[in-house]
Amino acid sequence: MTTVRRHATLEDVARAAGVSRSTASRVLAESGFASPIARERVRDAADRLGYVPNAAARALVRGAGVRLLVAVAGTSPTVLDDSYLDQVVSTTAQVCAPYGLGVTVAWVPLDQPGQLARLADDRAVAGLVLVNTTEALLDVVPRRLYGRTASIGIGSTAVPSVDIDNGGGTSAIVRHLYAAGRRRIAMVTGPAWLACSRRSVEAYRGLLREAGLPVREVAGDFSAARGRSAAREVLHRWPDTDAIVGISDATALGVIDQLRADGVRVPADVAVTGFDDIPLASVTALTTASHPVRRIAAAAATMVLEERTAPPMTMFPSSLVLRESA
Amino acid sequence: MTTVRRHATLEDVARAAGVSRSTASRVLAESGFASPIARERVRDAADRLGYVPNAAARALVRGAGVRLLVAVAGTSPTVLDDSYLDQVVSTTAQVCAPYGLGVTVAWVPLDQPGQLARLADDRAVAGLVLVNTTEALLDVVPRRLYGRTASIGIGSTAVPSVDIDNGGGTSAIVRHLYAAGRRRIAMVTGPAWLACSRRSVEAYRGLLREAGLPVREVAGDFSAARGRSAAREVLHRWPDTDAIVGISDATALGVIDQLRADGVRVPADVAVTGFDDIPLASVTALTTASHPVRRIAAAAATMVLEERTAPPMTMFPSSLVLRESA
DNA sequence: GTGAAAGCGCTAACAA
DNA sequence: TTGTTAGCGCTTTCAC
Repeated sequence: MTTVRRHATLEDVARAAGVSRSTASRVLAESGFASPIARERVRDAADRLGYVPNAAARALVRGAGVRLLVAVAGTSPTVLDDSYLDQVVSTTAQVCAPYGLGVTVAWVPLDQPGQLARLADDRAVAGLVLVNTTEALLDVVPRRLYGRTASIGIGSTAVPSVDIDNGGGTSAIVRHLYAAGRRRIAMVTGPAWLACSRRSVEAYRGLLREAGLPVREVAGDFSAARGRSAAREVLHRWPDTDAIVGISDATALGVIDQLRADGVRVPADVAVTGFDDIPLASVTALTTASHPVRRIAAAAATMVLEERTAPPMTMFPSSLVLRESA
Repeated sequence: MTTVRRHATLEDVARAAGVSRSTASRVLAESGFASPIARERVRDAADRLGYVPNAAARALVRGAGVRLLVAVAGTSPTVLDDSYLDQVVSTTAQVCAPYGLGVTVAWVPLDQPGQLARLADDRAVAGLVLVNTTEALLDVVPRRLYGRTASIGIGSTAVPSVDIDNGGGTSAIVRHLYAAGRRRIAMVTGPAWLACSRRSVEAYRGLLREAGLPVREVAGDFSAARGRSAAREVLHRWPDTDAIVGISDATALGVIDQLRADGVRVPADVAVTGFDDIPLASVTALTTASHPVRRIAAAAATMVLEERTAPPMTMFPSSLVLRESA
């Protein structure tokens, strides 16, 4: 008898429960008053009818937005094709699901932080997660999104941040290298505009200077390809190098590969370390520092969803993961 | 003089352009008629006011939905923590961005495909991308979403699919092994409920039978950890094995690692191959077959977004990537 | 505690 | 070609 069952609306639920739409709304949105009896009848009817609130209608009336924007600063759109970012986006999507919110990603050119304003100036954007955050990017977060923005990386008074203790992780690595007798320790760095990279580099420098050892830096970009060429560069410039600190696991893996291809033994001749502890680090026995990307991303997403004032900065520790490469 | 600039609405644009809301709507939504003059004035006004259409309102009136759902079948929610899926979600989010659509991910228990109905029975869901698709899952796709659903894996008459030619890729691998003189070729398989895994296994079996060689299968699960234990199992059951075909790169890497740890030379004693060609496969010199996950995911997402009738099946080729492990 | 009524911003008949 | 008029489904004052 029932024709193609139309999707149940709040009106349907209200009618079935014998109350007004407003009452039904109050019960279902858990706001405002409603008698226990009304409550029960509405809940019942909703269940029976398989009622699912219409997110668009709700967002419209609340002016709330329907998706989170993950904005990623970088020199080119290729920053979006990166496994680190994949994890951030995917985790964010998982965290958002129960809230009925979707996720979008967008690249913000490093030299045009203003682009963020355009992207975020869309009422559909319910919140913002900043990745590879720079000062300039923080300055451009729209007022409307204050309290609904979190940064993975540096933050500001208006934008709470979640980050990892790169400095601590790198220090632990360098100390381990030193304790193992290495004295000619080089580093393949990351882009200087990234605070997380800078922190690692500074930790490396600080410790080496303190120990009276020479600083040997080669600029990198997190990639394995650059790790390869950087390995050659290091040994060319400083042939007596006995350890190479990679800014990331990918870099370190590239370094190791090139080294071995060139007949250099790892770790016998040169110890190599990474950073991140990606799944394959364990397979390849890479000594590294942990980097709980999923937990970090989940924390950032949760911050913008919960909206309760978050601590200005949440730092996840990074710990040494000892394996065979160093 | 101007107070806190309220977000410009269609009404504002219309007023500024001196036309009615409907005309403005027609111009901006690119539907229906409008004189060139009207067009220009509306566009102008919209630009000037920095007008951004309200996605929620639009979705509400069109009954269109505001996000894509990526539904992943699997035995446990841990399927969501997987780099393959990360790529799918992230790519989908990138493809959706220009359409103003967000993305959500959800796990559908393998034994309760009906859960999909509950998830998709939300008007906010504009489209569906199925991952690890099974027959049961296809049966449960709501009618409303026909034409707005795509599957990565198997499809049906109602649901177009995008997939990779696992059979072809695996065949190329096995042929290569054979050509290299290997005659005792074992395989570490994937879960049998996954069509893509079955296709690989069948290709392997078919070729071996054809060549009169013994089939040696050990059940795996795509993971490196299982690759490790499987390597031992293989050599324990069939000590003369001279090649191991992994269902995935992760599996193969696990196999290699265990083999080497046990003093078995790769590829001298045992050749090992993977499947996927993940970034680290090149670093570790793994012989494998290509698997353009991003392109596959982008194709699937585009299918649901464009809505024009897609071909029932799009098969991406997989080609042999020769490196040192086999 | 509850319901009537007024929109949120937009699109889509329908008239003009 | 354009404007008028209804809503889309929901939340939220504001009387009762």
